[in-house]
Amino acid sequence: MMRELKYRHSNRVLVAVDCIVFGYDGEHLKILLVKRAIEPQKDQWSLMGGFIGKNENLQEAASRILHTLTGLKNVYLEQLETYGDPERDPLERTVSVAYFALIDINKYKTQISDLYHAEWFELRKAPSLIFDHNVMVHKAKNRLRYQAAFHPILFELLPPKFTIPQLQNLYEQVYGISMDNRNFIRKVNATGLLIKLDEKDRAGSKRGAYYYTLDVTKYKDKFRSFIHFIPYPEQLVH
Amino acid sequence: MMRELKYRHSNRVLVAVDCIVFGYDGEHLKILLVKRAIEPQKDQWSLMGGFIGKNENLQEAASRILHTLTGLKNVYLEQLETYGDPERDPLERTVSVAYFALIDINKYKTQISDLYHAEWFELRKAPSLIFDHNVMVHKAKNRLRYQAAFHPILFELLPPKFTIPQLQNLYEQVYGISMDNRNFIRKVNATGLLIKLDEKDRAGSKRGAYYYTLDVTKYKDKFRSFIHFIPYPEQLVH
DNA sequence: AAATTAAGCGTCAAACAGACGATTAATACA
DNA sequence: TGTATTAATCGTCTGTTTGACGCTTAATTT
Repeated sequence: MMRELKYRHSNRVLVAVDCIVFGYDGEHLKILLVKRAIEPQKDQWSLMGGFIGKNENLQEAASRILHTLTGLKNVYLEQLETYGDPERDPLERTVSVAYFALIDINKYKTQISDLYHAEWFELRKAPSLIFDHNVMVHKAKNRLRYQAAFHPILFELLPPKFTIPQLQNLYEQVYGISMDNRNFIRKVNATGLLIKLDEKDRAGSKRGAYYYTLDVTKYKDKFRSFIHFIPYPEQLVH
Repeated sequence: MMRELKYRHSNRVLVAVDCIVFGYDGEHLKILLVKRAIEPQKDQWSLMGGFIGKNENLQEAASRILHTLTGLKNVYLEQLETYGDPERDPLERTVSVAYFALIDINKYKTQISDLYHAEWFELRKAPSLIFDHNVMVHKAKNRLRYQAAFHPILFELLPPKFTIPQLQNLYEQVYGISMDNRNFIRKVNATGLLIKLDEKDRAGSKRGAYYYTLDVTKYKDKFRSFIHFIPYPEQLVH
């Protein structure tokens, strides 16, 4: 259906969505990149992206692109920032809405890699990307840190069953620090978000570490926020 | 200059910028709205917005629109979120990048009000707006709270000289709570961000309250972040 | 069975939170 | 003139959380 009237303004542009996809393989924080299939800058590493469809909103476009790339639906997906420098794409002005996604890397369908020339890179060893995609990744990394400091989003990167050492390593990877494991356990237990299973992971150590799952009900309430200046600002409802 | 090649994709759309402008008059948190000048929904209350120009990036477009509306430059301006529902504008598909701004309401040039049919509303008494602008405002309010809990951004809403009671009232307005003034003073002093002046404001009370200014140098370092799970995540550089 | 490795618990001091009592300054008014 | 009033500001108390770190426990290797 065509709508009859239009605005009297000539500057219509392409709108794209680019996805920063994070994964965690138990050792390193990783990012999923693809070899760009079209000109300009064909065969360069880039984020997975695409133009928005006619009847799609932005989130839907991001979900579609993510599904195409990973075979996954219902992924943690968050709008990051929109990039609109007139010269950011040399071929034609394109405004790009960046989304960042957290996926369980084990659920990723590897056969897709070949199809899209996709590859997982350790975040700190990722190659330089086209256009302003490096800026997007940098921003996404910061946002991930920021969010993870207040919300239990890093669980999105873990498989359904995971051990505390795995979790701790993930935090250490994300923030590039090392943490005291004794204090870490104490804090994690204090959140009440984890359910201890009877099963143990014996691969990582001699003693073996218990598996845990997320308490999904409590997860939805999220961490209480750790704010001193304003008590619990996220819980204020007005 | 026309660029020759284009992407083989037909779905070019309008990109707009909408501004959520917050102000504080010493009593209430306010928002600046305009009566929409064009169809559709002419004469309805809305956010101030406009289409992006050909050689403008998004931030520049927002600055331009803000300057047109308020006469101000160099205001606190932050990209909020981008809205792209296909039907959000009934006339024609328009993707809108929302920005939120914090201004010192005293610097606002009132003669502009007439020109754009602009009006300041108490945030909690603001009228319903066109399109998805209500959603934008709601999001902006949340972002303001979130940001203000970790960063000293509320000073952007205050005049150069202000009193502690004014500052406290501002926090109370933003979060819709009442705070203990004795504890508030203690915390504010602990930040080291304020410089006490000799001058007093005698209007507000019998005793009078000292004026303070921001220590701009320290302001730039921002508050330290109050995070328990990860120590000082914002200060981590990698 | 002894050494090794890593998981996980307990303790402590310092920092900081919220609650709230007491003091101080300036004005209003009897 | 002094006394009540109002609001700004300081101080104290108690409970919670933090980071540091010693110690115990479980399971495997030799």
